[in-house]
Amino acid sequence: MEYPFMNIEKKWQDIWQEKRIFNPEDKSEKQKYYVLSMFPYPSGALHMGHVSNYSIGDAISRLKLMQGYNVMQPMGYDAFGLPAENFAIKHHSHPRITTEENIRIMQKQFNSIGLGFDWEREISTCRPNYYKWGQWFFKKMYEKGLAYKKSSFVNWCDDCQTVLANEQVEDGTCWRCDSVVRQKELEQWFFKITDYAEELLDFSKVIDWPERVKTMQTNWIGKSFGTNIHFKLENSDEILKVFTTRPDTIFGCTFMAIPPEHPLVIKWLKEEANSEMQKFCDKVMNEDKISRTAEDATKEGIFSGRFAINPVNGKKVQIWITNYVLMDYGTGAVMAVPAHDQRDFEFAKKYDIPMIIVIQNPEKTLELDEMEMAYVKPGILVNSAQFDDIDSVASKKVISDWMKENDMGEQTITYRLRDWGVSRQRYWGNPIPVIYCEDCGTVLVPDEELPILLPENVQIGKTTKNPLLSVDNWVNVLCPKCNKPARRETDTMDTFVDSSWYFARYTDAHNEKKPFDEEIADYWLPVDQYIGGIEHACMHLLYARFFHKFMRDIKLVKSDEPFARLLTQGMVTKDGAKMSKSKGNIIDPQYIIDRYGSDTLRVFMLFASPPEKDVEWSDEGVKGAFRFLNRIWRIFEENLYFIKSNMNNSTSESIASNMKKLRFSTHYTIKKVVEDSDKKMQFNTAIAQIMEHLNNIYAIKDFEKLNYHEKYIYAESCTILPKLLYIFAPHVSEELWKMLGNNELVHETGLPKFNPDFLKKDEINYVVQIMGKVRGQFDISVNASQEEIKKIALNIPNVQKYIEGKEIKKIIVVHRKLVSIVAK
RNA sequence: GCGAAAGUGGCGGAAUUGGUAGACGCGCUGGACUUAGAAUCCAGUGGGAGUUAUCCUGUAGGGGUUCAAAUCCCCUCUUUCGCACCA
Repeated sequence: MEYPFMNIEKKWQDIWQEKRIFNPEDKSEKQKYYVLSMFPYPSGALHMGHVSNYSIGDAISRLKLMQGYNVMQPMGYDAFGLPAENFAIKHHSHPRITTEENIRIMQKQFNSIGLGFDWEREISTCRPNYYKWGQWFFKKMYEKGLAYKKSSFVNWCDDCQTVLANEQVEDGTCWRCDSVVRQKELEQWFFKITDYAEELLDFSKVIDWPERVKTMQTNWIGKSFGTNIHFKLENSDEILKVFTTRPDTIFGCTFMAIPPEHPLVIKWLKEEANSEMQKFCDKVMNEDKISRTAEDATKEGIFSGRFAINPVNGKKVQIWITNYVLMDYGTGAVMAVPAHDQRDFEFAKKYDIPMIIVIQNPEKTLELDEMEMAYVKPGILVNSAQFDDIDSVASKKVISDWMKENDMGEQTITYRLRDWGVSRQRYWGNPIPVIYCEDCGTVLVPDEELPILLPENVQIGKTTKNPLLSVDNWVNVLCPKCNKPARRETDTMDTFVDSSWYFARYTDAHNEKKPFDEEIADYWLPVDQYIGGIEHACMHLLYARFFHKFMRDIKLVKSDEPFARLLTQGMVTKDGAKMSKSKGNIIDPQYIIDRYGSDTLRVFMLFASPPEKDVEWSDEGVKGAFRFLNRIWRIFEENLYFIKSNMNNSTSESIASNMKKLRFSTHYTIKKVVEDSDKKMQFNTAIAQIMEHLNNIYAIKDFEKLNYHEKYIYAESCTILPKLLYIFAPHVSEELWKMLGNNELVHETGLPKFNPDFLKKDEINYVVQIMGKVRGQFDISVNASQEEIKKIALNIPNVQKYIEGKEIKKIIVVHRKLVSIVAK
């Protein structure tokens, strides 16, 4: 007989809801614990990845609930964005309608899993009461000079008809649709995340984040120390600034390399018609990003006919327009030192540009005509005037200091991180609260007019242009300042803006006066445990940190970081590949829940592997989890009366050794499960320990014959099960707890405590090693002296066999573990 | 190419202040129950030798440190992830 999970799960879900155990008060004497799993896009169906993610969050929050914390675990929907718009186009509907419909469907699924979410705090980013505050934040950004508009080359996806942030371009293709991203010049809104670059590199305020994520963000921000060197243009007062991390190679500079996008190039082309140069520039700029930045892309260039003057020695160097220099890094210009930079080397070889060796290899003297690649390692300076013979590493500072003194340049820091482009040319997003007036320029929409509602009557999918442009009565407004006809901004915000502050909105989800109340937010924030996929390392997690620091600076929050602890969970795979529709390897969680119940699915997910690793789906594994819950159920079903009547009759009778072992197992299991779940979040080993304990219980057969004390020990070994299992399988645990006659809910009585006395052993098992190989073992009283232990070890017949005729050089006794004999 | 992490039975995974490798689960084998199956229970299960006792071998491969190495050090290989003309 299978245990009746169907009745049990629904019943307890209703009771939890009725007793409001997941609806914490905002002000409480209890210490708070805020558990958050990344909210889903409302696709209309929960998939295994969600279940795996939320099982982890729920296990943590149930544990914290038992430990007496005031636990908040909210949930909502990341509802704006392109997929919703495309979904609506496909179904000939409106994204608002399809999204709300999808949310209703997902809500039902959420309910059937019995996750401890506080639904009273639910948010959906596409609802006006939420996106109003996104617009408000945009205004604040603008007022603080952190939101600005500029024309720039942006990543453009033709398929999605919109701009992509750098983070959303993967290998030159769109992260959503995989089509090739090209560069397009557009007027765009940006958030000045670079103002916070330095602080974002500082992880000292987070409590526990995976090193991997910190490294990824650090690399993404890409701080590098270098020098800006000023090259004068020949016959001109203009200065070409270059950024270099190798000022030690300045005397080896033989040409300058700049990209076609460089302002100087644009100016030159305006000044004089040069068809060859124009042709080259057009060609490079029209190339898509993937081929332009491909690993094997050939370096190309054209001589501009102009020269720059090397400030350190007055030498004339040619200025080349090239395809391998990036406009948006450093100063967008490179001093090329072909002898000591591989890229410049290849370019110089191809166009026959001279090279000068300025760093000598101390191990093997470099000869120009023998060089097959650039020498990029440190060495001794040569051909560098007064700096000759200095070590190249040390010379960096010497040379840049000297240049600063002589106004040739200055030390500087450059970041790879760019400002965050937030404009999207799509309908289903948060409108940017800006109005353009011919007289007043860029005007912010007044607070009392927020939220700017998205118009309903949009013909999405019918136009290749920004859909909002087609809604005349929405676009055309009166200027808030001068009341003359003006036009709305028709771009909407990147959905990552919506998800950059949602964790704070949950603390006060229904506030109509402000994004959230500062005091309430201060009680809950930061999030104690955040759980989500690693794929957000350089996007969502970086943006959210930036936003949080911004919110701190405008006095909305007090903490420095949004997420104190971060757990990046693995994905659910089947046959080694991520579950996806296109691969056809999807298992519907609802099907599993209907067949085995939510508790089984959770136990399977948490047991299959540690949370940060991928979970390989296994039908047999699910059955195994189900079997485990059934085994627990059966113990209670068959022996309920015995357990109940022996729960409280502890006596002082002496007990048999197998019962001592069972008592040890009981208390060790409490210790191990709590430790593994709480600090390490290794639920797989915690569950394994419960399984092992269950095996130990099953090993006791004729318990009717036990004495009272032993019966009590048996009963105790069973009664801890529902309490520990509650972390992973809460429904069945509540039911068993109730069967034992308890009227309180499981978490209300707290975690069981182990008695350290019962973990002490009378005897210790020692292993005997001879030259590192195990040759015997013995049990001995914990009180035995070193001498006794050695003596017994040496007397084991099998040990005798190996030491016979040999000289014992040393005997090492490892406390409570082993005896190691060195014999030759 | 650079950087990071990892590599343990047929499978998922345990064990790293160095101290009995393979916990727990899946699968498999044998047995009990059953007319039979399912379910359940019991026993076994890294490879090899042996009737047992026990022995040899074994944590990607090679070398080293140590009484003792999955764990520490060096080299090589493989996989995964991130970055990738960033000056």
